[in-house]
Amino acid sequence: MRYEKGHKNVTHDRILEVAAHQFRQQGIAASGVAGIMSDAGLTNGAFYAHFSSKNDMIEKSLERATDEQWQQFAKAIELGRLMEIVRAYLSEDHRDQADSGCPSAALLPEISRQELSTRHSYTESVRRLVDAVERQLPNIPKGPKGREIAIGLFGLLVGTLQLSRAVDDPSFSKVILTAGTRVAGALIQSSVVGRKNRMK
Amino acid sequence: MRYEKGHKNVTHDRILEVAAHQFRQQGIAASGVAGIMSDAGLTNGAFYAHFSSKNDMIEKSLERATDEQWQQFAKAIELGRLMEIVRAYLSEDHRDQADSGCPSAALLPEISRQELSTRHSYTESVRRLVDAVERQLPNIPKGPKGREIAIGLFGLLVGTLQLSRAVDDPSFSKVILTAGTRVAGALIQSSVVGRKNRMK
DNA sequence: TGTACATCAGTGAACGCGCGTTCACTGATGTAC
DNA sequence: TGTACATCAGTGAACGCGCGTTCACTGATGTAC
Repeated sequence: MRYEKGHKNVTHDRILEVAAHQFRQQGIAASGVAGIMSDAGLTNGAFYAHFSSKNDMIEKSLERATDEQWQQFAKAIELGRLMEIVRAYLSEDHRDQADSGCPSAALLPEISRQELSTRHSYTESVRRLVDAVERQLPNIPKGPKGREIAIGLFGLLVGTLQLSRAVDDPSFSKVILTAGTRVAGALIQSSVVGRKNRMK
Repeated sequence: MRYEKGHKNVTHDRILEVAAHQFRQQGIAASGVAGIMSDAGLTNGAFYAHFSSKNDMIEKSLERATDEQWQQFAKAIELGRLMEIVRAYLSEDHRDQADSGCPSAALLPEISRQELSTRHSYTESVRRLVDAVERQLPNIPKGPKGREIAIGLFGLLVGTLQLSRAVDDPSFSKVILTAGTRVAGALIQSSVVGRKNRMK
């Protein structure tokens, strides 16, 4: 063969990665097949040797980007260091680097408009994350359960990051990041305090 | 003149309203000028008698939709009935009717990719809402300030509603809405309790 | 009162362009004999 | 060892189509004289 063994897989992965970056930067609908292929150093014709359609690639690219994002969190979650994640997530760096950041923050409304199979794999991915966080957040008596706090935390992080990216005033944007961090902190704290109390 | 006085303004408003619906349903990038005009009962050519460009219309349409959304909240906010807003916002109805719902939930990531003037008018609109909510949420000692809770509440509602729309499992979607509502409730409660304590 | 002209919201065809997708082809390598 | 053929990742032109935008035109009404 012309190319070394595994070459096609390498190319395949490169296309997926370029796509994931373009999607988060410009949106899914605004990203074209030809532009992605050209950024991957290929011509448009080669696309259909790798994917059956644009939708096929959207699904695979989103799946990979989401799992990569969760894996970045995995260690800190296991150690129960949720505030480390919150601080990194609501940082100015993450706000300013949407193309390599959280796919949910950059694309959630567009994900709701994708085909069912894409939404399905995204759903399972979210479930895994929520389950992992939940294990670190036991119930508080009379307050929301750990699972509810895990979901709320997810929504809070995604929503405030999106908002910090949308506003055009840098100082207001910082205020939003700080507010999100402080509220997330209070949320986590309440659950941890709840656990300590129950352990007495 | 052929048309009664004020006719053009009526048409102008109808185009803006159709656009706002299409944007929230399909996304801004995926909505075309011709499709919007046809839904408004007009042909594409008439568009440029009303707007200087697609971007011009995006800005005006988003501005109007956002203000309309806030006005829906205005009364409940003034009365301090924030939980009413939370429950309506995180309802199955709102989740299933994105095209007439909150523009932020349907479009936030796409708003960050718009021109500066569009982002600017959105920013001012958010500021007005946060200010109004803040007045209902005084500081809690040692907790996040009222303004921080107002911002966090906004992020929490937007993020959890988006998430409930993206997942493909109806029962998980419901769990997400309930979780968002409960966490929002705890957040508001903490602030109100804080106020009561300080009043003693 | 009747006629000629001005106004202007809206029509619909056309512009160049990029979209997603298809397909005949290239050319370097591996395999068969 | 040399030659004919198979393989297959990638090329690049072409397909029909819809995009945002432009523009000559329509036709019902208002105004001037």
